[in-house]
Amino acid sequence: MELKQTYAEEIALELNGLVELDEIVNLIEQPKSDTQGDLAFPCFTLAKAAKKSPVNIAKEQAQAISHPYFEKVVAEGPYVNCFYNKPDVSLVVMKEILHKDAGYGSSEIGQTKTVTLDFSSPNIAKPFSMGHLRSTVIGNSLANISEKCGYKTIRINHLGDWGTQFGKLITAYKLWGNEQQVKEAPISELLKLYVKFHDEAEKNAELANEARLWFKKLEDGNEEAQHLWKWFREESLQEFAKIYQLLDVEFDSYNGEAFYNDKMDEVVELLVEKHLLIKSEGADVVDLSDYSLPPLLIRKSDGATLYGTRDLAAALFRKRSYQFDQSFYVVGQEQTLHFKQLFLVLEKMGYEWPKDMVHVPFGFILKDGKKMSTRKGGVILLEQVIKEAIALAENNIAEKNPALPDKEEVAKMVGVGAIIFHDLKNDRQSNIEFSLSDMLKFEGATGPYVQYTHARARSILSKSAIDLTLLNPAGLNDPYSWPIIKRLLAFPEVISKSFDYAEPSQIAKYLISLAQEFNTYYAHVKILSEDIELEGRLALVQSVAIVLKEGLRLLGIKAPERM
RNA sequence: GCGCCCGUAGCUCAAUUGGAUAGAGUACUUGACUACGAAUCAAGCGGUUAGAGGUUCGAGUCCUCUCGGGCGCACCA
Repeated sequence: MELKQTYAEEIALELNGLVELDEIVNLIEQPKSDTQGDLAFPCFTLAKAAKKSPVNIAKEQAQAISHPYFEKVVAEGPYVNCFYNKPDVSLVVMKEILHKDAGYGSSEIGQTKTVTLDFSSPNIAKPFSMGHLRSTVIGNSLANISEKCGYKTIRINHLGDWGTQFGKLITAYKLWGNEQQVKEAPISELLKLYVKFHDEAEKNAELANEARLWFKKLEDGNEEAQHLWKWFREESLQEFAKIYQLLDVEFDSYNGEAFYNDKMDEVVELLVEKHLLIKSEGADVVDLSDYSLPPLLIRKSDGATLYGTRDLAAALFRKRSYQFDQSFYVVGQEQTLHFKQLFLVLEKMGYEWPKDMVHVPFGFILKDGKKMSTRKGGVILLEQVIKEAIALAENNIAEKNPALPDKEEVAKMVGVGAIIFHDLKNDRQSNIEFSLSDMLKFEGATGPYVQYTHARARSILSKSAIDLTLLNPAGLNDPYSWPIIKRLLAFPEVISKSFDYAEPSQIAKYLISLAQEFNTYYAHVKILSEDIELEGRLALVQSVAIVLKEGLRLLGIKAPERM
């Protein structure tokens, strides 16, 4: 329903070309309070052009506008406030949702277009950290949102399976490692070796050299190095698969950094061809001083490549393979400089498409106000946290709904839902202080709160004797249903906004507000009473259930029927 | 030293991207399960938006400075 558009058209008619229609649409806002109506048009900006006071303009406008969907239009100071016709509007919205079902809010903005999303991208031989959780859930949600907007989406897990860290790891393994122990608990054992390497390297500078040497050997195809690398990689991937299964995340491509090993010569050649590669302090770099940025390193003094080189190769490969219209990198904000450099180098290479590449940064997970560091071992294992959340959900079910079938399956949905929602509800960019108790909270503005609201709605619908597929609702006009109708009306706009700003949190916040309005309604209105508005109320409950479930799905969270 | 981000209720965060009286959750106090699920609802308490200037009809939001915190800045990713 394009009520905002309709309102803007009515205003434009009255203004007689004084302001463009698009501009009017942009100016229209939602009043802070429901008592002020459903749409508001501020007249400040018109005052100069019309040579009248905003208050007078508002008065004239309010008198002139009338439309079947608008109950009344009144001037309040410099604002022209519009009140919808509640029965008509509520009926149209509910019918649209019941008809479209999960398709409500979908759009064709991205039709025939493709986006790639680079996200999750954990490092081999390191534990799946809380930071990677952020990238994973944000990226996955953005992918869902993109699809909802009609885009063809490619989910890429750019595994950190190459780089100097393997030199360190091989060195550490050869010095202190034990095959049996690594096989028993690969990630934690490899992490121990990694941490020990950094401890020892502080005392012994020779270790760093040794690590560099081993990485060079690995790049040159040394058999022992290759063998160890493959083994570490294999073990790690198996561990990651468990996490992805718990989070219910899948990828179209697991092409990590190592995948680009045989594609890097081309990058170097292209850079040489375009006279962009210069020697500096023994290394090959692309100078970016004309942008007052440090240079991007392409090859170390020993000839080994760096991640920037691999990122260039990956960008070229993705453009060729997928012909993307937009390419997102969901990577922590500490790499902002790197992506600036990367995109600029691609521009310098003469391509037009770097303008379609977007770094989607996110804030850190802090421990005691500081960033967590793998090297120092101060890392919290995601798998542990997820398992605790599921166990807690199991306890809740045992206490509150012991007769529930599929307890384990539901506990998984709720526990994982709590963790994902906790991560997505705040602005992407803000830092989060790690708090286990916050993540495991199931009350208030949480994932389980939204899931619970959905389950309540489903529960009511299952108790109704009326065939929901044959609902013939009448419009609603009571004060408790109206705020819900308004939230339902806003869903499509919230989705496109969350895509435009690459902000899943927009949807999370929306779901909380919708659930709150519905719970208030639930507490004050007897839904299943036999009267003339019963079918209207059922349609409302059904609409809420549909939108809550679909909204949660966009965040990557399941909505159980019962919990 | 240079660059980027942040500072809002005791705590965690919002605020329609410059709009009307700065709102939620949590904690605390109190009330509601013989109405459809109390993982819920209702009420109360809680603010000089770090500070000082400036821009304009209008600033939590934009600009400058100060204070406080975080993150980057050449052979890690």
